[in-house]
Amino acid sequence: MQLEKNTALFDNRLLASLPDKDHRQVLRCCESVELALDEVINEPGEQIRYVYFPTDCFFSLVTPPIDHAGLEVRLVGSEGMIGTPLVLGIDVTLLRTVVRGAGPAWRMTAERFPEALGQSEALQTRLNRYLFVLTNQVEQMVACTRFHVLEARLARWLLMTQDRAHSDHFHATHEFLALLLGVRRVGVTKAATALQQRNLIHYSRGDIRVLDRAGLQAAACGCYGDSEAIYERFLG
Amino acid sequence: MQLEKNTALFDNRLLASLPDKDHRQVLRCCESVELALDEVINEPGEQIRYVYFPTDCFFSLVTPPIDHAGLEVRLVGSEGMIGTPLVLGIDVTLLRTVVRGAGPAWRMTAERFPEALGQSEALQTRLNRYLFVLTNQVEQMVACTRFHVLEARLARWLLMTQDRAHSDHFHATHEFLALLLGVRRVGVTKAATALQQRNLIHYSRGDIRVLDRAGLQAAACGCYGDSEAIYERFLG
DNA sequence: TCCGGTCTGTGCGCCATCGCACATAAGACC
DNA sequence: GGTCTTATGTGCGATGGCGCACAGACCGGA
Repeated sequence: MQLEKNTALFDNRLLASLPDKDHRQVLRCCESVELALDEVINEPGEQIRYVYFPTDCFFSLVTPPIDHAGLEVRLVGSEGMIGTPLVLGIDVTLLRTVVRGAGPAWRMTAERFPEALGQSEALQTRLNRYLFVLTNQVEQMVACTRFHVLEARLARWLLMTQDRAHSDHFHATHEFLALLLGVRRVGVTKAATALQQRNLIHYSRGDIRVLDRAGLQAAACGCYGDSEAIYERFLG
Repeated sequence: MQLEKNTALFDNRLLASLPDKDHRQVLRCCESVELALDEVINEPGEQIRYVYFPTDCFFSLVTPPIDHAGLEVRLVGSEGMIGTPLVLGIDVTLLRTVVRGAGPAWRMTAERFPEALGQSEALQTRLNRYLFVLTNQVEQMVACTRFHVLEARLARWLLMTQDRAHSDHFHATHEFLALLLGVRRVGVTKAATALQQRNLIHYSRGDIRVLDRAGLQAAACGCYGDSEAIYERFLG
């Protein structure tokens, strides 16, 4: 079965490092689900119904539109989880969560999650650390968004997405990228063209392929790597 | 005594709403300290030695310099606390914390804090909520910094500082504001001049006075108010 | 095979901010 | 009162991104 194969290939990194006993206990509370591209998981202000531990899918978390424009503040794949407020005992989210890469995830109901958290101190500790890392990554993103030019930010986004897609090939139109990065569509076209001309990527009608990862890293701002380093330091 | 008077005038909002028993218990673990302007409380990567609950002082939390420039990501006064990572069981911070307004605060050692947290479920709940609010405010700041022009951001900063200073009069040179807002000093001069010409503020050599709060609010981006609304919704 | 929608590319004037350089002003100290 | 330091104000060309408009390119369905 495709689904079994995937969940075997990629475990969720937050869960994978738990002691066997805790790991099994958590998974017993989960069901395995397959998520479709562009599926909306949460809307700002809505109640959270499920917690997700992605195994081979990934999500975009976007601020509610401010002055008619949103902005992606998190990109969450198998290294993270969806539904972080519940770790703090809060059952609403103020971000829009959308599936950006289709695939399997573990899912637990919001009702069940506090129990699971209470039963495993290891899980509690690990998710606390994850929250800390997240906060710091968002803080860094404030600076990144302020100081770095579009081309570098785009390169960073492509690298982060490649990591989470577990593939050098994924989907995103310029229009959509513009929404995530908070710029004009034309700006993305210009930046993407530049990267393509340098043979770092290839794209066509929303189909993006990373050709030269090392080159992309050189084109990206240092925030790619910094952000990952914070994760490794506290959760690696 | 000056200190007694101040601590009586302004309690810390996170502590104030705790049940009496918990409130007293927490304060028993604290000592009363007086903080001086520009005192550095934490440096990025350093271990956290104390937790602070400001009563009538306030702090700037700034990202470590990225490409030779930092950026203020939090402004914390009597509505908040310093040392949030400890709520998650982490004893380091990745931000630089500086006293921006001198005054009194409650202080607890990092060793003692986990106990205090364990003894009061009300405190735990309240600080969890505070963390949630903080995260959302930072996420909003990503968008604010991206979309809003300097003059509006400056106006917002002045209002937020006025709130935390509990006074329409405080200190900050253009040079310093430039560091916090991540722009050139000259940019601040231009924006500040504009606000002064409209009789919204008066300043001279770092001495800032808010003259027309309502006018400033009109000049500020909607993020001022939005941010406060999130706080009130979850902690009000 | 043609048509319509979606995606990408280009041109143009505008504006906020940048980097740099220099000018003035207001305390501070002697 | 003179001198030094810190704080603020101004000028100028460069640049990254904006808003708008339109052109071409590709794809799928009738």
